[in-house]
Amino acid sequence: MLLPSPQQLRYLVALADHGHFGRAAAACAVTQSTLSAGLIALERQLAAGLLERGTAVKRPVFTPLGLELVARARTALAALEAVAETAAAARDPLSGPLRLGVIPTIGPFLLPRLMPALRQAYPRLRLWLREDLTDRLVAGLENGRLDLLLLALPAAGTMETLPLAQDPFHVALPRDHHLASRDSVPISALAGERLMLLEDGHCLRAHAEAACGLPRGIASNSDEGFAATSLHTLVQMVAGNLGITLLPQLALTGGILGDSPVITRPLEGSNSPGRILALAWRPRSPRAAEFAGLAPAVAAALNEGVGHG
Amino acid sequence: MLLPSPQQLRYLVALADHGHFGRAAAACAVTQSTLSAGLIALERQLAAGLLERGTAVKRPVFTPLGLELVARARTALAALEAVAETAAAARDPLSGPLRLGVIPTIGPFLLPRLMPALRQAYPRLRLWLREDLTDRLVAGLENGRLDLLLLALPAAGTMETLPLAQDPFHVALPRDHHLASRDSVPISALAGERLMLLEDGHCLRAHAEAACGLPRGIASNSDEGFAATSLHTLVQMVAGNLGITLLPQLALTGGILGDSPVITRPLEGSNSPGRILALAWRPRSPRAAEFAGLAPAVAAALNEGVGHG
DNA sequence: AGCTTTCAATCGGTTTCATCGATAATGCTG
DNA sequence: CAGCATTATCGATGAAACCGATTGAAAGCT
Repeated sequence: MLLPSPQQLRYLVALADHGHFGRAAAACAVTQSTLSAGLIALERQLAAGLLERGTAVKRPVFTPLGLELVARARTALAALEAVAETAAAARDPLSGPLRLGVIPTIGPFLLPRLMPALRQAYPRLRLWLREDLTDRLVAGLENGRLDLLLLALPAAGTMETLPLAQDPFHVALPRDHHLASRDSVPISALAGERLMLLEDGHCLRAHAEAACGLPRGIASNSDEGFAATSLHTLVQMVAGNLGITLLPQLALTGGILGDSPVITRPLEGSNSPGRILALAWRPRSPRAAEFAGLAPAVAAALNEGVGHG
Repeated sequence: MLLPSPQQLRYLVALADHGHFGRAAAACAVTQSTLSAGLIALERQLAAGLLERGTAVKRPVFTPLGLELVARARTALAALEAVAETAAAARDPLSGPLRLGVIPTIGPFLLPRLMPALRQAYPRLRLWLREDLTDRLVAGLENGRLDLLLLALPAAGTMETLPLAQDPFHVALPRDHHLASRDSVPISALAGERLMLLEDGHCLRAHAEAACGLPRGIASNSDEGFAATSLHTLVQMVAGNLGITLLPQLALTGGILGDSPVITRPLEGSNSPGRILALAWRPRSPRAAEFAGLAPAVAAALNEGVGHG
């Protein structure tokens, strides 16, 4: 069987992406004539109509088969890139661009420690950061816009995960709260309290609810008109005597409290209530070994203040 | 990023397959010098050592990275072939080579009816047959040696399945057996009988055991030294008064009884004990639509004697 | 309607590179 | 050391990928 050339497939997906011969050609760094001829050659070689000819309208129109082939061309090109990328990763591990996604309840507290360490350990690594909710990060990972995630387990998605550390929960209280007299706070003691958590979508909220055995949505937030969008906001709300909250230890060692009139006590319960911090990447990623090699550095930054996983 | 050419990848996998430059080159229909130069160019382009040079011993030795790249090259080539194959299937459906796997409890009874019908309906289809146990067929499907399976559900494996028909079980009895007086035989009536089934590995055995609610291995066979390897043998054993057995209706309409002194009665039970005949192919196979188009012809051949699914 | 603009296809010329055949280099064997 | 098997290298050749310019065709504007 005569295989289509990767070049031709690039032309095809570029045209699908840009919907315009000239711009697609520019994206492929060839002239329009070359791209046009290449696509015609591809159609002839496959003996299949890929785009509607003749009715030269606003933008190129793909036939159903053409769309199907665009999708298959994408995966074929990705597979070819995986070959080259595997070789590149083996030749020069932990260098080049790395697009890292981090969730908002990790990033602000870990990155200030992690980034300098990584810059020193892997000076050739060019780290692009994106902070977003778990769902969006996972989506970005799956469609190739991100290479690596730093998030909290459990999380849904088809990815390989590498647990790094346990991140236990602490109860944050106003300084004169009656629970402040205890060394640690059992989960059962939260029952009568007004527990405030981050708004829906933050995995920390789900993890906290799971850790405390709460049914979803019991913790007051939206009903009361509170919309805590960051842990810093939550701390301010605790300081304002609006209620109590749970904070991951990472946030505490990250200095979230500052000089707020808020104190914390470990949350006490069976199997140490908390979340698990982890790295995640696409299954069979060419750079999987590389990412796993990154783990010790991240774990070291984590463990400057968080208990071992 | 500069992608490796499919040609280079072909050279690589051919060398891995043949372990010999000359033979690999012949398999690629090029001269040895071309293949050698191509591999050197690939190594240079990827800036990676793929084979152990210098210690020119018996057969080429791949570096660990080389082996990894061979595997990735295989999937990349398969993805490229999928592009071409999709186009080919759209251009000319149900033509060309089709490697079909069939299980032994379907093949002999269905193929005599199915093959002539397919030859007539799709004269350009070149059908290669392989008869084997479900496990091996599924393995063959998954690694690409087979394109399409005709088997009985439930079956394990990662594949897309298309149920075609229900194939109810019948009880086969010696002519003077005391159960012969009934119009149909309830599952409970099998309790006191010596039930003989195919040897282990045949899915029909598992399906029969499941349909009858038998724990695995209760039906006598190996313990008694019987090793029934085909339904025809089983019928002979029933005729010889060694016990009774279960036969799928497909076998009956396929004429398995001939003029044996054996009679059959429908097996009666909740949700009609039997198996489901189905087609199966690789998920995202380029020819999936084609295979589904084949289903009516197969179902027609099945339904010449088997109840609708 | 007539003009301009935009866009894709076509054409001729240039260059690159995959391939071939032949030959050299290497290592093993008798 | 001669002979054999196997892989790397070299120079020549031909196909095809690419470019720049041009043509053809449809849409928009006045």
